[in-house]
Amino acid sequence: MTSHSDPPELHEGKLHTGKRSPMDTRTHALFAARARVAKAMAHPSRLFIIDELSRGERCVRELRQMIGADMSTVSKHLAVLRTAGIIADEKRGNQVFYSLRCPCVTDFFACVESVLKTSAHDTIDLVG
Amino acid sequence: MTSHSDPPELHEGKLHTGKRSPMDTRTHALFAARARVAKAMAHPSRLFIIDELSRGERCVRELRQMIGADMSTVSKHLAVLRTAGIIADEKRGNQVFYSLRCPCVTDFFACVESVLKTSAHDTIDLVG
DNA sequence: TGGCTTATTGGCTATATTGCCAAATAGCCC
DNA sequence: GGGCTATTTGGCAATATAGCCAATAAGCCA
Repeated sequence: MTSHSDPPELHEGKLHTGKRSPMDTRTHALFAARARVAKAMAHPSRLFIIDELSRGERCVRELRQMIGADMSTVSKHLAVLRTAGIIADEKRGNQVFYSLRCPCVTDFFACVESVLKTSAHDTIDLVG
Repeated sequence: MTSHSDPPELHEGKLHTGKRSPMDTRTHALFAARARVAKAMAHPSRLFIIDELSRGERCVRELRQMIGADMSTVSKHLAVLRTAGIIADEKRGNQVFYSLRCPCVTDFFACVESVLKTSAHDTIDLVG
């Protein structure tokens, strides 16, 4: 896997041919940091893991069985979440148990769900 | 830009050499749908746009000036958000105005922020 | 120790994303 | 129409992501 290089960022304003306030460096950094977290969550398996961990800690084997992918694949998804600071790992004996580091799921899914619902409702309004 | 093909998904369970309940198709679809929305948000410029639109509608030129990237780049970011059902566009005269389709920002940023804060606090606890 | 289970890492290929420039489209105003 | 501004789209190169297999590491137990 590639090293954890920075994600593409907002531009430092080098191009602002326009006249209005380009973002300052601080704002930049804030949104870059937020994007790192959001990006780490933005995958079906990783959202599933987050949701599952919201019900309690799980070991890799359990998650692997639920997701149905290769163990190494699941392990890498967990690494992405861990690196982003979203989950914590604890080795106990043979196994590694993962848990959520913050109770964000509710908030996060509330937002995503509201987008899905809005889209669905609009479609219904449209097609009857 | 590549066509809007489906994102990588959770596996249909083809590999479950393990013994425990793999995800059913419905669960699958739900997390895939959620991931499509999350993925659309997971970019610094797009998070910025969402945040900015939470304060009112904006046209592309305004966003472009704040972000500082090429107009075409901003336009494509807007297309990603629009396709995901997160924003709405309305053409008025010469310009296209974008607005949020759901008030999700609060929820979403609350979650992301809690991850960032938790990480920061842990680091402080660690290094003093 | 050997054999088993659990998990992570390296290496690789396939695919997706990003962001630029250039070209096309559309509305306004003269 | 012509010239202007605003926006989208096509094309392309650079980079990032995903997921598999194989190899490695580490704990348990006989």
